[in-house]
Amino acid sequence: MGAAWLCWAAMRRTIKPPATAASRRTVRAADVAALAGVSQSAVSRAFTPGASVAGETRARIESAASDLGYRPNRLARSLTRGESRLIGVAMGHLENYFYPALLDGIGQHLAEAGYRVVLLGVRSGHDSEPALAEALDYRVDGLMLAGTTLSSRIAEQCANEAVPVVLINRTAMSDGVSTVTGENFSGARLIADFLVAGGHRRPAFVAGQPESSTNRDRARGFAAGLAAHGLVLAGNETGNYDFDEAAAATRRLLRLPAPPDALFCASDHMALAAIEVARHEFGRAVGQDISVVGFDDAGPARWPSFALTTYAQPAEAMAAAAVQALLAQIERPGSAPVHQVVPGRLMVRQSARVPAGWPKD
Amino acid sequence: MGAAWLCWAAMRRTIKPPATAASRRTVRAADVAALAGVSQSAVSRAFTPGASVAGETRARIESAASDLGYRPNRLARSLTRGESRLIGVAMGHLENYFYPALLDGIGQHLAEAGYRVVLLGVRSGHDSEPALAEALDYRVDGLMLAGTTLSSRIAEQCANEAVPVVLINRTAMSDGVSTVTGENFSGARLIADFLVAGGHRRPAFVAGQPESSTNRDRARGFAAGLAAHGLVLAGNETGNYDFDEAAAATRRLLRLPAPPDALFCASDHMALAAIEVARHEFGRAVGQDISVVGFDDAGPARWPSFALTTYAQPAEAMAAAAVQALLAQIERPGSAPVHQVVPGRLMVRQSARVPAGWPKD
DNA sequence: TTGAAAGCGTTACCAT
DNA sequence: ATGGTAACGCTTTCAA
Repeated sequence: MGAAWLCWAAMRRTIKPPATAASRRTVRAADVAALAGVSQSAVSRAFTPGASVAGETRARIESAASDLGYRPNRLARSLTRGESRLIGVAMGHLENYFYPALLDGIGQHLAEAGYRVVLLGVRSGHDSEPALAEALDYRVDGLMLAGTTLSSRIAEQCANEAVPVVLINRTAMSDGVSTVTGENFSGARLIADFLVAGGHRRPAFVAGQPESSTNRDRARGFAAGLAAHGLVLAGNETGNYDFDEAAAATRRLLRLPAPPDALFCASDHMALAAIEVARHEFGRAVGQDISVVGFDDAGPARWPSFALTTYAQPAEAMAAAAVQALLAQIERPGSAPVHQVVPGRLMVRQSARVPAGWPKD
Repeated sequence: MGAAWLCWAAMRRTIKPPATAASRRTVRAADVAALAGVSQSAVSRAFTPGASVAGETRARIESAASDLGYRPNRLARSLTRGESRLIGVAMGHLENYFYPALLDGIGQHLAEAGYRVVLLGVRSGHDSEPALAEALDYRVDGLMLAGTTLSSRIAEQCANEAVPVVLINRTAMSDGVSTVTGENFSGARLIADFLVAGGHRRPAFVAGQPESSTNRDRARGFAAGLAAHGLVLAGNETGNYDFDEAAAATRRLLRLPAPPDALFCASDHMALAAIEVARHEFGRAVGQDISVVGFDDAGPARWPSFALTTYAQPAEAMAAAAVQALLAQIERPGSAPVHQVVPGRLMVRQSARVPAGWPKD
């Protein structure tokens, strides 16, 4: 019979090219049922963990299934169950190492919980709405946005359709969504303390995207920290979280009549650009002539050539927290969104002068 | 009537908590049809590009749809159409900047063609089979694997179910799959020429995963190039495409009684590790005391602190080629797989001594 | 152009 | 434990 089927399939293929994809013969539960001599429902049960099917029946079904190479169609399953087990993940800034690391963690944790990631590339500059809307069409069970913001239109859609959303590295104006962030304000304030304690008197800020909550909080924390010591910003240029723009911002700062003696960059990615410019275009010895501090503790920050002092945002922990928050809302629909702050710490390396007596760790 | 519906929906929600997700009221095409006073088929047509529906009818439908906030359910559509418009993308090595860049390009091109990416994280070490099998369950229209290999079991599955596969940065033993690679052999051979012309006499190789086709081709190309000049490898250690392992490999090489005067690393990611070790642990002036060459031209290679001489594998072009190959096979089922080699070029920077008279570009 | 109806491959309820 | 059957939300003939 298997042979007959094969023959029939072969005929079909040679006789006429399959027009609609639907006509492409695929093995369904009914086929398995027929071969195993049971009902189609039984097959369904055999593939449903924790079902009610006799051991002997299950064996016959499984054997038939593997003979036929049967795999349950998850699209159909999703349709009836009303859950796709798909999570839409929108990510900007893939060129900033923090984000791939985050994505990796998210994928990992989601996979463990039986969910798959539908990646929504977000071109900075381009509108993310179409991509998110399409994700909704796929009936994703949840949405995760990292380093991007949620338009209120989409937020409304999600609320309507009861699709939970968690924002990573951003906070929302529209409530109802969960958020996971690092210690933006307090981390930046601590960096100010650190720089002032190190004897710096002309600290400047290289900003990320000005409209992002992350940048705003880091800017405020830094300013607050300086103010506590009676200092103000000696410069403030935006790098838009972009390498080249951060390099340009650094150039502007270092060309100032009275250039800064320290640079706090709103992300490691930008801090690396700042180091490159300071070192190779202005001949500064980073850590001596000028101090550079970042935020994230992403990949290259640890490499000896940079030895970047930075406030850590543990990507893995943030991924775990975000997944946990999302799953909680999926499992208990209507539960209140959570706002989680993942603790980090100041990684003291050599890109900034270390204050005498600063606690080693 | 809209108001009445709203009221009814509200009642339903308050009366009893939705038990199964299926009971969660969602607006379907039939609802739109009812409101617009047309058949459900008409609604379907109105949302099918290039359909057959009168202008006035379409207007009524669209208005009803937007009143109700209707969006066609792509899961259901996929089920009937027999195509999911989902592509499974398996990626290893997300910590190597080449891969996020590739992923970005893939997502971009796929989105333009109306496909979405289902990301299959591949933990190196872990088995990728379960993830790929699950992707197949979702009835992905195609599979793309980058920096990972395809087990023959999965390859067989894909062949059976007529799911096209394209491998990026790997070639396959199992035929029937398309491949996209860089100029592994010739690029590596050119690097050998370059190093020999630069006066190096003790070149060593830092290998990637020994079983990968990419590593094998680069190793062979390098060896062939050296042989042409009567040289042999002065060292050969594996870094498994991993930063830390590449650092360890470099240490072993530089501790040799007669250490190499040049290092060719099978990826930029490893080359960066090699530079860090040579520079910061052995005090070598990279580009003078020792030459380091990589392969990829990924992100940090361009940064002045590394100025890595490397053979470029343009991620964007490879992504485009891969998407094109995949779509070709999806659109013309049964068409022969293609094997594309994306041309790159030697990026001459300062991490390796430049031979006198070597053509500038 | 439009509507009725038959799928698409599952799951879940209800009897048996 | 098992089978029959009605959804799930859509697309696509086929007639009208």
